[in-house]
Amino acid sequence: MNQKEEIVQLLNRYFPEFEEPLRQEIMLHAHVRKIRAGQFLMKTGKAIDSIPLILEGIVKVSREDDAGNELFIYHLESGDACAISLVCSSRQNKQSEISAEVVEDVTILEVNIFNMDSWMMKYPTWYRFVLGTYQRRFEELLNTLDSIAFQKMDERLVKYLKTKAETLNSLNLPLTHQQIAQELNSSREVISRLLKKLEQRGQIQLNRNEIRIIDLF
Amino acid sequence: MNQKEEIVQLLNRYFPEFEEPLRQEIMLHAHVRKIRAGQFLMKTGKAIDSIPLILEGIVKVSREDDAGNELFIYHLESGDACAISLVCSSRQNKQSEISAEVVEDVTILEVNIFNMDSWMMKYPTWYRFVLGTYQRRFEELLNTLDSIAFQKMDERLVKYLKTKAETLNSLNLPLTHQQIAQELNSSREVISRLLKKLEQRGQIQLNRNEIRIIDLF
DNA sequence: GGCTTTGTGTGACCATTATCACGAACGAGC
DNA sequence: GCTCGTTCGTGATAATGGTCACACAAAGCC
Repeated sequence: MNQKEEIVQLLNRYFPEFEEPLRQEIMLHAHVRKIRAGQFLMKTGKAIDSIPLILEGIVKVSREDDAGNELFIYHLESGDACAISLVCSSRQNKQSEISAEVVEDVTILEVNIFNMDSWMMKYPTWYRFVLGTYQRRFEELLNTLDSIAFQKMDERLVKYLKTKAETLNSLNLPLTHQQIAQELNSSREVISRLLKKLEQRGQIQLNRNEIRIIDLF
Repeated sequence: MNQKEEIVQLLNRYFPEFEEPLRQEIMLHAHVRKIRAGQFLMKTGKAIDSIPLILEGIVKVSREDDAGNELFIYHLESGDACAISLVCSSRQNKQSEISAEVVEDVTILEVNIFNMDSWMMKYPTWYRFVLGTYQRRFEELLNTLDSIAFQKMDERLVKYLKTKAETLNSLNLPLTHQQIAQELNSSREVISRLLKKLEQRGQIQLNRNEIRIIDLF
């Protein structure tokens, strides 16, 4: 079958550590879903009964508060799972929400929560994958915390640009100042001025809707 | 045996959800350790080969950067496990460290990492406990992130005082302004001024080395 | 081409927080 | 009692970042 074939190939490529019986189960029980850039992986307020594994594409995970403020946390890419969906599924969120926006068209595998639990007991590679996911996300979250707590906006901006460049795998970032300001929970003018400084130092080059990284490393 | 008896009692009280065979294993393989207030649970840079379960006492978990800045994240209490030690064990930390300082004398159970993994497969209550720990800590971390990202210092201070009051289970907080400033990564003067405002509004009462909460809720 | 929308540059000003300086109040120990 | 170290109060000043106002440029649309 066409779709099964595709899953096999993608599993091979992005989850090579999974043992054969686990792959069989995944093929049997997981659903493939494709989501276009701009859409959201998780609808806020909706109960979460499945965990998405990212096969292809990029997802931007942010925190949003009730006043419309946003804060970029990290990206999800091929081979990642959305750990946060597990966390959020447990309770109704009080004030803040997690948003998971697709920035490059994604193909995901949806694994039912019920399966997820039973596989933990049966498949060591799945066990290691899930715990590893928690650990990596925890670290990234701590990293984000560090940035906000200890760094000034100029440092945060540079770090942000580096992260974007790495994830998008390109030195040309298709971003507006407004977008950046939003993801760093700052204001457009502040970001514009800081970017200007970076340009004057020859570290980046500014064009409309684009930032070209020259020497940030 | 004396110590075994004590473990049984404490397990009953603080981990009532554990099934009997699991308790037996814990008694066989875990070590009890008592640590006095002021000491640190984790020595920075030391490899972590066991996970601490808190039986009694309170531990303060903070993030510290290389410049000596600190940021309070959350408390660990009876029935909690130190999820972060798992995270930190995996890699050598780059720039920031987690510190876990004992604020009220603790009794902990040290569970070897090897045991931890094998129990996950055998005991559903242990499995749920570990995953639940990750989830709760994740939520708390997100909560902390929110505070720094979206709140101003006065709001953060109020939230901090509430948290301390709840954890210490007392309306008398034995804190100096300097301590608070450090845990919120601010400066003593700022905290003093904000506290003064709260006092003028009748919400707290200030004494040397003590803050008495009157009406913060 | 002209009009509109969107993105960017920039000066002025304000709010919050950090830093410096210094003195007063308190408590422990003698 | 006195002394000394710690804690707290407070004014002055600076730095960072947020807000407002407005000009202008680039891209899209009719």
